[in-house]
Amino acid sequence: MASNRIFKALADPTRREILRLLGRGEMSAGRIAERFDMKKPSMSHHFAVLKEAELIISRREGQQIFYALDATVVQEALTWLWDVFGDGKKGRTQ
Amino acid sequence: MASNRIFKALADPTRREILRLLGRGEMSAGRIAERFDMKKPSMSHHFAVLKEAELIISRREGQQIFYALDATVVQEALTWLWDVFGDGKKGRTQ
DNA sequence: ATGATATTTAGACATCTGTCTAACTAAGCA
DNA sequence: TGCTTAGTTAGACAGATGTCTAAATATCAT
Repeated sequence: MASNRIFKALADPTRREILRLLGRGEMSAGRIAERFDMKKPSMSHHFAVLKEAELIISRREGQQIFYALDATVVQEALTWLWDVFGDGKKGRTQ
Repeated sequence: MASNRIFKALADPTRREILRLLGRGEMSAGRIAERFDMKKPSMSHHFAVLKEAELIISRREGQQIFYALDATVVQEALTWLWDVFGDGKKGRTQ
């Protein structure tokens, strides 16, 4: 049951927001962390969970580590989920 | 942030399986419970979580309580999620 | 009313999860 | 080498979650 990790990963609002940000392109751990009112280690934990679920990938460039969505399908998934279950919104496209 | 309950609800494999079963039509609490290796009160707890998330509705008929998906959108959601993240499967339709 | 069946509610308990601080690794630069 | 910046790892801890047993509620049949 490989998908359980994915659903568990999606269960946290911080992680969903991270994925949403990454939907606009890769971003360094630091840049992502800036957006949240949370210490770096906590953010690191969330990155690890998302990586474990294979929702994101990472690459190091010098001192920075860049994160990006693992596949296009995730982008679609999130867009869709956002539309249907979307935090705040209530629109049902299609 | 109303959608958080939905994602939390979807985070448990037992609850996802319940939703999948209900995708085939309404079913009594007992009939559903039969399918799981779990005590009735535990199942009841899962029903409550799904109901709280507005993913299912219930109606009493005599001694039995029938559960059903709350809306078609859930059926679509689950079918889609099953296809993409599906337990076991790896297919990507569309 | 009594008993049987279907299901939930209450409460206990172990495990999982998200956050923190402190310490560590890795890279760049004086 | 030593200092700084970027990020992770380790470990602690409070609160959430999933399961159980025991007891309660609701309905039906005798």
